[in-house]
Amino acid sequence: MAFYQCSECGSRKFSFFAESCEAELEVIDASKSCNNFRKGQMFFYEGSRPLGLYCIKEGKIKLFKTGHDGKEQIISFAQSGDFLGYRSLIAEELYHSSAMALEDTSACFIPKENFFKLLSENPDLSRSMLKSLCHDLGIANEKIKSMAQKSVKERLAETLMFLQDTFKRDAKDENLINITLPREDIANIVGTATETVIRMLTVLEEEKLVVLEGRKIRIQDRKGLEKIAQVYA
Amino acid sequence: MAFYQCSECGSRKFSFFAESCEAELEVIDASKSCNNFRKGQMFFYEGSRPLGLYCIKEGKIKLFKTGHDGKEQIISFAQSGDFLGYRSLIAEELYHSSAMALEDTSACFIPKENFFKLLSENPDLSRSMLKSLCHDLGIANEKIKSMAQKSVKERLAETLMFLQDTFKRDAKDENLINITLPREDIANIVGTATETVIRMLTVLEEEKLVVLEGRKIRIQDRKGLEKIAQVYA
DNA sequence: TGCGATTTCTGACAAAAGTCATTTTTAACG
DNA sequence: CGTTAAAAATGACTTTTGTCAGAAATCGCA
Repeated sequence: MAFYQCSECGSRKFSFFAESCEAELEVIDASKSCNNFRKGQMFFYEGSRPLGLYCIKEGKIKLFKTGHDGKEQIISFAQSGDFLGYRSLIAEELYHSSAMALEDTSACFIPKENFFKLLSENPDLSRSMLKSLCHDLGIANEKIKSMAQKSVKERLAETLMFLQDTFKRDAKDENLINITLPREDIANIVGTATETVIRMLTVLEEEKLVVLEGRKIRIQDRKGLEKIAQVYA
Repeated sequence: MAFYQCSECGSRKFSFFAESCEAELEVIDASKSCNNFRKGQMFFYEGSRPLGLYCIKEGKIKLFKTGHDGKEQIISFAQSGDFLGYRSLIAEELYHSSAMALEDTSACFIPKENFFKLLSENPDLSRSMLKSLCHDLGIANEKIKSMAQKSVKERLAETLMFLQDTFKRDAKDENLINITLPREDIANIVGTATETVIRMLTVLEEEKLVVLEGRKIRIQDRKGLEKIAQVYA
């Protein structure tokens, strides 16, 4: 297995280690291991015990919960520069969700003892994680409101914009959503049935807001989607 | 306005200041102000700028977001010992929700500069807030799954247990939910219409799981509620 | 304690979304 | 580049939940 130094990592600038000094990067290098995950491979499962966290170098991951009937609810995504699995680790809980690679991914694993040491010795890291968590909690609360108050069509419009924004980083065509998800996964973000997503996508296409290009989705009228997502006639 | 010292405050043991030393409590005392809020009074509104945070001495508060049609979504509650309004403060964002006193409340206000100073000088405070936020984010994600996958009846059962647990602290009768909310507020937690909550409460009463005593709700069969909340037949 | 306003409750109906079955299309892979 | 399994699309129907209107009960307060 190859080893990638933090100081050389192109994804570091997107991570919590963006501002870390050389000395700290060396400490991280000394404790971490680098791993590759194939598309479909699991990072961890709901209910298991966190032993550390992953920092994503390259690739895309979905985080999801499994309902009593086996239906997934996708909670978030991780990509280059993101930390993965730190929420449960810091909360000192078992994993509340599972993580699966959506494409071939390389990631570095930092054992929990080393991570907690970093955290206690680096107030800036602690502060930036605190800030990020507060932001994420705000996002989660907003999603709760959406789930409670918005129609499937509104939530789908929201989700398409979310996907466009989240994965625009290295998109060749910024209007083409830069991740390919099966309709079922989209349904598991929106919180609805797969057939309903398919029907609503057809409606959005008829309304000239998106173009369906096989499994890829092109955002044709972002303003129109925003209008739908906020206020429903 | 009266002034309450942290060292004398009976709610401190429930707060992030539970482990603070005398010296730190004096620093807090020196910067804070104590305020009383009448039932129905607002702490802050969605969209306004946080200037500090409140630490609740006594009382109950609801935190909610307002949808485009004016419908509220209740996000959480705060009671004695809880911090209020720190999520947006730390995220350096405008408030994402509004806070209203559900009963007469007394609370201490800590200006943001003083709070951030405390945070930077006290790694234990920082660490315990980090942990608490990670826990809360887990709860929020679980709620997203519930909203997406569970029926109103299941979510109502969850909500009743949540209310029982959350406000059991000084309950005289542990099976009587120790907060009185109008049906509309319950609907705004569950994420449904008021009439639907009313109907479902009737169903739960017919099934001998709860007893409706005017506006108060008695949990008669907690195990039965748990069964409904998790797996739906 | 009684009045008025608010809240709760009930019924009838409408709308949204889910389910199941089937056909069509796509893309993964040899 | 063709085969085949998987995914997407469509249709018919059911279920759940929301909406609106009106009646009954309750609560706050004078």
